Amino acid sequence: MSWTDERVELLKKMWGEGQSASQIAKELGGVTRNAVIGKVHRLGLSNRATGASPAKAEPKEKPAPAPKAEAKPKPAPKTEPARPAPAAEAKPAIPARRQIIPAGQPLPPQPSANEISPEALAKVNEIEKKAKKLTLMELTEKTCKWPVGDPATEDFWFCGLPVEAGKPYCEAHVGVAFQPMSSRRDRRR
DNA sequence: CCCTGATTCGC
DNA sequence: GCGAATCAGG
Repeated sequence: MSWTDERVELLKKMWGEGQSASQIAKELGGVTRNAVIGKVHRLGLSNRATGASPAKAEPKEKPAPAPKAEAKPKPAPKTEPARPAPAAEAKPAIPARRQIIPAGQPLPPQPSANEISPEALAKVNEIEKKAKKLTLMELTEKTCKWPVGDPATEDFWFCGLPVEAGKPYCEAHVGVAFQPMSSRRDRRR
């Protein structure tokens, strides 16, 4: 496979979205993640900072400063082929089915019902915006299986981000899923 | 072990 | 320019 304009464009798009090189490679097909990374570098867009990561300034000697004074006209040919929908679908308010669960009432006890470090929760909310939003069938051993949303509605999906090696959830969700176990020890019954 | 990106270097 | 091999990390 070669780097056609379309493929490069998809590469840029996905890289910009923060997709990993391997994911991009998978999507493109015919290339390895190494190829993707190599291309990314050649394109000079290795830095994914969107303007909020001034922290890292490698003390590496850069013989070629590469000013990057690009001023591409970009006539915008936009030959968008069949691109996978962004996933933001119109959601026809659950037809043929009244809300099984009373509005505003507690959903099935999400594991986060207890006290979890506010940090962890904040982290979750943060990453859930980047979730792949997979369906049950799309889950693999390598995708986070954390459920999000209300199973009774269309607004339900699984995180799908890369799992923490071995575990069933991504880093953020591992944080709220595995608790030191403490609260409920004396459960009289 | 799984994964990530970064770099090198023969092609 | 390309990307496998390798490196360096999480």
